[in-house]
Amino acid sequence: MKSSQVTIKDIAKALNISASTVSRALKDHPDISPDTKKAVMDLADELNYQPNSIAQSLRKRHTNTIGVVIPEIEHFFFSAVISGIEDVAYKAGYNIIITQSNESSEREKQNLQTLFNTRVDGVIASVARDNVNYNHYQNLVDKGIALAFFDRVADEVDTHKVVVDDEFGAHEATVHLITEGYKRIAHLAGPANLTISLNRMNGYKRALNEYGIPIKDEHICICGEGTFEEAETITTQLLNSTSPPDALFANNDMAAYGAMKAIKKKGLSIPEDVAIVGFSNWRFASLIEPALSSVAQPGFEMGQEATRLLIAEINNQSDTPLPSENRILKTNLLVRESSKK
Amino acid sequence: MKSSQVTIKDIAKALNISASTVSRALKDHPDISPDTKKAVMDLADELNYQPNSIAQSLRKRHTNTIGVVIPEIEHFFFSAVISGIEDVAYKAGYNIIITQSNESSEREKQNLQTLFNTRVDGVIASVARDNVNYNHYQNLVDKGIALAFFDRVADEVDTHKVVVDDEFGAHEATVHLITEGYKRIAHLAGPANLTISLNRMNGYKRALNEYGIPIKDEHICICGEGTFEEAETITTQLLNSTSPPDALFANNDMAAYGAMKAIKKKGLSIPEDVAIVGFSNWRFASLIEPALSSVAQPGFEMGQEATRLLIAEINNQSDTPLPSENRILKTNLLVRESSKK
DNA sequence: ATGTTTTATGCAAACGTTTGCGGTTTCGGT
DNA sequence: ACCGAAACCGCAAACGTTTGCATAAAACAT
Repeated sequence: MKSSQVTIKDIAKALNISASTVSRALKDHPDISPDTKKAVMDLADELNYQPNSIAQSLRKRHTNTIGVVIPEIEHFFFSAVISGIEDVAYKAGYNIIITQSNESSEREKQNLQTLFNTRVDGVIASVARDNVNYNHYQNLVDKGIALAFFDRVADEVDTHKVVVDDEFGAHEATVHLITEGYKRIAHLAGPANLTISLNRMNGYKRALNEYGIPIKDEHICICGEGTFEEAETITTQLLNSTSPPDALFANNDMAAYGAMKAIKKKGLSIPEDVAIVGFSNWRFASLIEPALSSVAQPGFEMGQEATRLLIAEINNQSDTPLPSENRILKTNLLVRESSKK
Repeated sequence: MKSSQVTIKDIAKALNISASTVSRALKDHPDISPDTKKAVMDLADELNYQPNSIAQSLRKRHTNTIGVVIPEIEHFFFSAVISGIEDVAYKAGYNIIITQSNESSEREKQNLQTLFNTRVDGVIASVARDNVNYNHYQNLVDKGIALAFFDRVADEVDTHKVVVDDEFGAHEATVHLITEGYKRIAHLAGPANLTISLNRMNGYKRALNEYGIPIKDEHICICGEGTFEEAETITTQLLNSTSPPDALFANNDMAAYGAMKAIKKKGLSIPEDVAIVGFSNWRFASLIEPALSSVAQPGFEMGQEATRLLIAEINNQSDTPLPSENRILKTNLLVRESSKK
């Protein structure tokens, strides 16, 4: 970058006034006379003056920037969240800088570091899968920068959180299967160290309990990787077992998809022989055949809400943080062909 | 943010030396004695000193930040690109700040504006659909900031570009249909003002020409919106016309999906009665039934390559820009069930 | 001893803004 | 004429770094 970018000083010099006057004129400060105001305004956009945000940030001690750290960008749910973040951030005049952890807590740590270095006003995060402690997040709030978690939260750090009511969604999905008449409902669970997996499993269990259906351990299978191949082989085993299920509630849609493949390969039909409900309502859920029932998570809204919370905290002038909000967004069960008898 | 963040001055004061010495010590400058070096290093990480990137940026006149403007984050292809960008940017020590235009050139303009204001070192962009001119991009390079386009490029601005070989991909897809034995191949085209749409159409036409198949105007239908509903109704019309096609090449997978719906509704089977090939290889393409053949675009790689080009330009010290690179990435035809007889 | 180089450090300006405070000038009121 | 208050503007410091230059002390060479 060679080209000289025009500064306040240039305008000042050209008009033979001081930089302070230019600065004030530019922001319509009452101390400045209409004449000089007009003069600098005119010159400013003749020269196409653009304020240097870096200098402003340094001086004003805030950057109007919020940092985002997520496990992986390339994932529909997260990109929906980002979009929601961008939406309210943009309207509030904030920039967002994105980092991804690739599910590594080490990388996450570094990201937090550089975000701090660039002095973001706040960060919005969803934690990596392999975290064992959350000191790096705690450090951040200790240094006085605002923090909001979404979806995958760190329970132990006291800050704003917005999650979806996984337990509720799982419960609703399971109840739906029960009331459709299915009796032997299995669960393809997610990795056990993630709160969301547990919550979904709990919702599943609660529903069974409420309807007096015994919970069978062999009907709860953990799909740790999250690939559909994994779910497919697990489902195949399940179908070949001594107590094959007549319905499946999956921890996510990819697992559900794998299960569907297994079911079809075995020559069974969906939903007549085996029904299935997924979780997250990925883009493809409505497109496959039969269309997959799924519990929709409001990703976009989550991003919005997290950002609103964060910005409120950023705007909080007092030196005690706002009381931590814990927003729980409702899921939305979308019943499609895969689960109605 | 109340908490005082430790600065170089704090360290200087504590050690009774000057800020300049601290600064130099921190970066292992040879002028500084080992003793004082050790002293400041020790104190620095005892106090957990973190350099203020804002101040550094202001002083060094670059931010180590690259701006990204894309039509919409919430789209598999773009999120793949972002991921690629993040990948090489991270390794090169750059932050990325993301903006989305939502396909509005007005918003795009604003985004460019704020990116310039935050003095990003360069921007990577894919243009919005409704652009009529690209002055805002030209202004950017005139101001001396590096620019690289990907996928949807502005031909008239002379800068680095990385695109996929749409013409090639479309040609390959069409040839594939021809060699499978299909004779009456229609094309669901994209909006005419986008170069990529034209290139794909041209590839389609070239293939027909090469095989001596006449090009029929009524077999080229523009799907401007990009929704599958649109493609569905258009395909229905096509199938009911006097010269119904026996194969379709669609400008993108969503259109292809709509076409598939139309075909099925009419009671025809895929690929026996009508074959279909899409473009972009969206996530769902392999999951629907029949699995949709599609021309895969290397999104991640595009992001990587664009970023490499951009960083090279940023590092270019001379005041004449590097010669504009024009990288053309090959597509990859994925033949699935929807198109093999 | 003197002169010369080396080593280690500090001064101060600069990056582009913002802002408290003080200083002129102008003007209306008496 | 004089006073007080507006009205308008500039000085300078500050935000946290970096860096050219000067300088002081120490080491070395004569």
